[in-house]
Amino acid sequence: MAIFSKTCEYAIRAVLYVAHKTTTGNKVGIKDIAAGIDSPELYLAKILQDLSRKGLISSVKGPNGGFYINELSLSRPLSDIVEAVDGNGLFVGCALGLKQCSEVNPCPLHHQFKAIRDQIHAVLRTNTIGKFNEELVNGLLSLKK
Amino acid sequence: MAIFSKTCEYAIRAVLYVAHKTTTGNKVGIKDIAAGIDSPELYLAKILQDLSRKGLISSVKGPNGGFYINELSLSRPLSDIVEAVDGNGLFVGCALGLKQCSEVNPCPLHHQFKAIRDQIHAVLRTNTIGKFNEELVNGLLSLKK
DNA sequence: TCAATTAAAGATAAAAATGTCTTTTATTAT
DNA sequence: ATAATAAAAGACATTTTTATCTTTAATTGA
Ligand code: FES
Ligand code: FES
Repeated sequence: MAIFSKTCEYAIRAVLYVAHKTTTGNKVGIKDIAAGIDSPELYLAKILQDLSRKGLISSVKGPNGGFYINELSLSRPLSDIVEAVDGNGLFVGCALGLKQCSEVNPCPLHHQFKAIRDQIHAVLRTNTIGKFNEELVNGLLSLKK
Repeated sequence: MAIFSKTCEYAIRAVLYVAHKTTTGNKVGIKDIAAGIDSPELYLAKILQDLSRKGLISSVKGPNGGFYINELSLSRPLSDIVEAVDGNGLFVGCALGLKQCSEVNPCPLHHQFKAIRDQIHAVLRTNTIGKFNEELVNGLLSLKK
């Protein structure tokens, strides 16, 4: 098990790739994105269609079309992507799968995991989609392999 | 998405339940465990068979048989259960699904998530299976609902 | 207007995770 | 020995996740 679902991993990597490409050049096609983040093209298309419907990224059809991201979305936190794809279970759910995480009926890991959960949430809330563009341009960060 | 797979959630809850029952009374049957942690009985049976094969818990067949746990296993860390069921992906894998988490080819979340990952690992390594028995007896902690 | 391009949408498929059923084996008490 | 009990094992079923294929719709440029 990983922290995020495969779908969510692709989603985050793809959105960061689109952000990076948008700020340097222009729109970017699905084929380019899939190659850029090393993901199955047609599956990724589905994911991006979903994110597009939800307003996280934008797209236009036709020649010179493709995916891009607007200024406003660049400042949205990564948690928005995670919530859109995996829901908020990671942020509010019980570590051991109890129906309801609560102080009054805590599972054995409640106290220690609440802290970790909040930290995960904090990291994802405080990092914006646009935040990594510079380092992606510099090649200091990687989205594939 | 939750932190652990459903299978792993059941596994941890069940092992803690068996530990709790072993230290208070005696061996405990699969039916009792399933009811005690609110999980599908036959699925849980599979999981416990696996943990038994791997030596995390013990069992005996026949009348008055059931599952129990020995002193040694009581002192084992929860991370042993997680590794047995979900593997070590949570402890060593890349948050964004890159094939190899590394300092030289880090994903955008590498630095911040490495810290979190290590914390998760630390929590699971420092909490033993037997650690929660007292609070489980007191009813201060819950393994169901 | 037409052809080329590219994303959207819908249908299917494959794989993995989760859950159930049936038969077998070991153990115990009678 | 035999019957009852309870886990082990193996086969099967369902659901969810991941991935692919095909058709449609929108956009552009010639
Ligand atoms: S009750 Fe389990 S994490 Fe809160
Ligand atoms: S490279 Fe992604 S977490 Fe280390």
